[in-house]
Amino acid sequence: MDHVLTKRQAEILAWLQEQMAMDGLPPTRMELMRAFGFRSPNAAESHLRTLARKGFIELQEGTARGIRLRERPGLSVVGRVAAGQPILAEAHVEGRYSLDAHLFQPAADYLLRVQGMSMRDAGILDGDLLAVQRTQEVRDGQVVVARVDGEVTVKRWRREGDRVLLLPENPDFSPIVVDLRREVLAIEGVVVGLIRLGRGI
Amino acid sequence: MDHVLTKRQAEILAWLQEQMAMDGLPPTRMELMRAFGFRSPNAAESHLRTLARKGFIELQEGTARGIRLRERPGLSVVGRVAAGQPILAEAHVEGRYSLDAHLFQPAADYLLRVQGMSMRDAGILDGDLLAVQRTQEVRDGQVVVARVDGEVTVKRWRREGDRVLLLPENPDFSPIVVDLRREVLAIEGVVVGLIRLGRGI
DNA sequence: ACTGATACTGTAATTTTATACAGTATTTTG
DNA sequence: CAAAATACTGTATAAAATTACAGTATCAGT
Repeated sequence: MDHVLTKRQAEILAWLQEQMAMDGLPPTRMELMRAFGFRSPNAAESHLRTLARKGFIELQEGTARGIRLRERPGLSVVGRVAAGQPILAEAHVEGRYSLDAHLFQPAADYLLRVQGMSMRDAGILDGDLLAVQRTQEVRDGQVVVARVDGEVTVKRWRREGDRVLLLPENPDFSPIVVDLRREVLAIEGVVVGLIRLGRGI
Repeated sequence: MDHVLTKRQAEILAWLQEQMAMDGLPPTRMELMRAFGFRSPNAAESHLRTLARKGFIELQEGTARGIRLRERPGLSVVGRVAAGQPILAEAHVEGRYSLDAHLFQPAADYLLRVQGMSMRDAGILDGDLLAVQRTQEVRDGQVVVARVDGEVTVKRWRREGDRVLLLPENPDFSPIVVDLRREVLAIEGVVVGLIRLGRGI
């Protein structure tokens, strides 16, 4: 019941987000009223109250333009993913970086913390953050986030008919060969960027 | 004369930036007044006018909290640096990414486009962007941006008395040995992060 | 020494903005 | 089907906020 927006409320919220990104300033009730063609500022007021009650925004009372978005813009960092569990489950989210998803091209949907050195020679090291776009469209040679036997892995993708080769970039590791006729392979996304943090690297 | 801030004006601007980042809302004249202990809102008003005149902020008249920061937040990307030239010279700036400098810890001052593969085994590849903090304080083992004979280079730092070793991380390259008694070595900063962009990596 | 810029105090008018109250019509939910 | 929630109109008012005007003191540069 709660935390679910009606179509209209979603429109208002989307406009708020766009407006605040563009203007750098939350709108007034009057501005919201004009944007949607209301004839009463109270229409705007009650929509804002509803969005606040449902937890999508925060209203600072007695404050001009006192509207704050609750959903902080940014990307979630996904850490160790338990076998079989969805990758974006709350339990896997380590934190959040205030980073514009559109820095990457195409835009990233989440950040995945790299575990292990299997992609070392591609310059992807243990602890790095990979920006991942959720998509099923992958091409040969791209680095993908895939799931084999419930386990999440980062490898370079190569398809050969009914076989998919998931290639590591480190001679100490062996390629994973998946026979699509017998095994299930889920693509969790394509890597669209990499971030490494830390003084001195 | 223009574009130069007095100490007080710089304080005000810094407070504005901090406040807007924290609150997500520009302050009113009253809030600015209280924060600095002024007894007149006009003190705030005239400071804002000055900052606007000097081009650091934009004031939307007739608008509550109508303050916008002019300095676009983000980091400059420095490309190929000509020998002997200052690293942040306009000519070297390839572009700009809307990326929060404080994503890195410590905060980055600029991004440097990596040229060559001399740091390959440290996971730093040709074309990568290095987030660099301008500082002279470097410790052994840190990856630094240094300048030897006017040429900018990225290497791992090791000091041995009057000698500095700039170590590549690729067996195909040789260390650079700088004798501080005879040669000049300038430190352009410490690497505090790395970004790689591109679908498929 | 003069001039202009800086850095404020103090007061007050005007506009902007939030927000309360009283309604109506429609849709959703128990 | 009744009750509650949604999605508004319309009016009004108090509070918040901008902004003008009139000053004073200090400091930097010519």
